[in-house]
Amino acid sequence: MKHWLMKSEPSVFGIEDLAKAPKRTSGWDGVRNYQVRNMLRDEFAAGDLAFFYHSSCPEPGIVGVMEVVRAGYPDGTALDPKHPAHDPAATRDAPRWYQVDVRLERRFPRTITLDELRAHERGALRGLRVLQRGNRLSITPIEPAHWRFISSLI
DNA sequence: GCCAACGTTGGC
DNA sequence: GCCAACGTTGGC
Repeated sequence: MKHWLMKSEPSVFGIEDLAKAPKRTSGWDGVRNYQVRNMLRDEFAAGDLAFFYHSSCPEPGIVGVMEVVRAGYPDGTALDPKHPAHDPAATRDAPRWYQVDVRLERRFPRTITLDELRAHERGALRGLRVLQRGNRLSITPIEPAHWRFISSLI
């Protein structure tokens, strides 16, 4: 079982939206970065756990835990001409982009802020991708020790 | 709104 | 294959 950190802008899709979704489950779609695409397509498995991270907002940080309930499959938004993430180069036979489905497992009573994570940058959270300069991936793998430590902050 | 740090595109 | 121009991400 792998662990992940998945970023989303709450003004677009936040943890509240996931909490309100049927069965607290939603597709994680719209990813248009090849490195992240490869993770979604090849590495995600049902049963994996992921932190939900709010980005580009007043209080960036981790707000809850999700379980992956469906491994990678073609991202339908790429085929939808009306969708903002539509990709004219994607076809049903050559989908190009992938998504997974996630279910909200736990909503934290507070945000584990980026500042709080950064306070352990040179200690328990050394090497955490989301703290590294220039990291622009919307999904990153999390080492089990980092996962445990971050979980213990709540 | 600014800007650093990327990734992508396309001409050559 | 190189690389300049452009677009995007995301914290501040």
